[in-house]
Amino acid sequence: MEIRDLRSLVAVARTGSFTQAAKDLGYTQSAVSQHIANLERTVGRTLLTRRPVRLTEVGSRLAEHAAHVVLRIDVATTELAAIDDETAEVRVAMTPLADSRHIARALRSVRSASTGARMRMVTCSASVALARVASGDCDLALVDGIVASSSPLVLAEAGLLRSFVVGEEELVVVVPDDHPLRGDSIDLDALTDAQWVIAPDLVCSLPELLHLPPSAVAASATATFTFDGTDLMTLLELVAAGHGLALLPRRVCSLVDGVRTLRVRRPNLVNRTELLVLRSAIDRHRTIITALQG
Amino acid sequence: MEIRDLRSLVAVARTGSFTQAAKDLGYTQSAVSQHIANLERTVGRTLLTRRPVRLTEVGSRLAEHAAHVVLRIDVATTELAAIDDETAEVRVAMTPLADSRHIARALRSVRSASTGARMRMVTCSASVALARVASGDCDLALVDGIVASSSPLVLAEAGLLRSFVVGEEELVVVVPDDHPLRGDSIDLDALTDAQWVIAPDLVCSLPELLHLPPSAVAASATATFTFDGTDLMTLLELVAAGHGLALLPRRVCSLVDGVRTLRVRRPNLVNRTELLVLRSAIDRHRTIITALQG
DNA sequence: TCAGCTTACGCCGAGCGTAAATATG
DNA sequence: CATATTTACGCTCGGCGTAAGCTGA
Repeated sequence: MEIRDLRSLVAVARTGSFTQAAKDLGYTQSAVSQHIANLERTVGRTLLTRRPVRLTEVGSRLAEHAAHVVLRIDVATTELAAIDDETAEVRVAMTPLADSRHIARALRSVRSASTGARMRMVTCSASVALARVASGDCDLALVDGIVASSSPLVLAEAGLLRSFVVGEEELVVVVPDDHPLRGDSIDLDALTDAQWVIAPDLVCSLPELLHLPPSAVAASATATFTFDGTDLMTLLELVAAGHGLALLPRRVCSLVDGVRTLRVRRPNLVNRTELLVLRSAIDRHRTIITALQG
Repeated sequence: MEIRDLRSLVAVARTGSFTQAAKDLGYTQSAVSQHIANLERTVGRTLLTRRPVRLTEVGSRLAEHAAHVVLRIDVATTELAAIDDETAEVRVAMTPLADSRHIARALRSVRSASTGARMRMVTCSASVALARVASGDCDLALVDGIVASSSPLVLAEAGLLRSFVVGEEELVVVVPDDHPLRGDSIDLDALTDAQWVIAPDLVCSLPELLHLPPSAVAASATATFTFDGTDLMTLLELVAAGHGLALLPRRVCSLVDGVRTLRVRRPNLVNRTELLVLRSAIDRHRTIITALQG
């Protein structure tokens, strides 16, 4: 069982495609095919169905182990490479809707402490943010997600990463102005059959949120309007045009006309933003972390 | 960074020798040397001192990551190989002084439940027991160690293994009958300068116990009598002959004449025995586990 | 001096890419 | 029929063992 094979398994599982995985990893698609064949030969069982490409039960188990292994290898490499790295640049990977107000302020205080500090920030998906931090491509990840209050957002991954809660925000359902729903609040369970505008790159969908099985997630994804982008204004315009509803933190909903918001009555359901740091890099970024918590 | 290189690093770190690591892994010594050279080249720093072979600071960091990776790879392999494995044999790896009374009884109840059940038991060091369980060579590990009561014995390794406390036993200092120490109890701190018979394969030594730095451990190892064996009777005879003291659970001390025991006054210090199982194999061995806990 | 780690070197196998074959929807 | 994975094949590169070299106790 080789690391490159496990990397390919993780990539195929994530992308759902041999071809895309190969592109991500810088291989030809043929090579990825051989990697998976290697694993399936050593395990003696099918790890993935083809057409569509999906993990089998056994494949899921191995993929979980593989993800841990790959992450730890990346973290180890990053950690050892950072030992005598004196670059002062702070690089932050964040999900598009993560609450960046606090870190923006914290970075100001770093700038005033050391005048030459350079900074870089990039938005991406939560899993990409995690990978960027693990690989040393970024120092900090600021990710958000919908969770029951006080439950963990990301698996803090066996002591490799440490997470700090940056904030929790109220969730609202965004509806068009002319939507029949009245009142100023709503129970999510009443909306399972509603039409949704799903923006997987921007926020998790309702079926995922309610922990429905993958089949239901896939079904709802075809049944509703899917927006493959991270542009918040476009999403809200789609809602205003009546293509469906959206579930968002209230902070981001006042961008366009033609929509109104309903408070979510589901108790303890919030949009949490967390800061992720490699445990081995906590000292290096203590200034920012303490500024965030202060 | 390749798995075989990391395996070699772990083996060299454990054995303190390239040659021995190569034997353990089934390579030539030259190959292991190349593995370490690979790692040192990719990291760009020295991982091990030579003569004597010891981990550097950087090497320790990488070795810890490597141990996690290797363990998880082994566990994944074992887990997937066990999916359609219907052998009824129960294989237990245990440390020599682990309290086996309860598992012996638990295995009786398994035997009466299914008459054809085969069993195998082997004694080895705790780390070997862990490796045997991870590699699927054994199903259960029964390991003991001296700990403060209610603190964990083995790192339950990031969710890969689950541990069950089998029992905690009182610790005693074994002294020759004619030893000047009087009374029936003693404070361990009064014994740091005493002569000890150290049996690293049987029980951890006092300096290790008191969390002294490695230098102190090494120094004491040369200053006292070292017994490289697991034979309890021989150890007690060495104590009786005045070569030094030993720290043991009371249960095992009545084997020879010429020694007496002093209760350890250090509060909360016990010899704990734990059962380790792969999380993925808990269901398979539920009969034994429930019998142990009942 | 000698045990033990490193280096040189040649052979072999493994993995990659190209390209043709195959399968599925 | 189009798209995506598998298989065939050859080339290259990397890793292994053998054996010679080196070095510190």
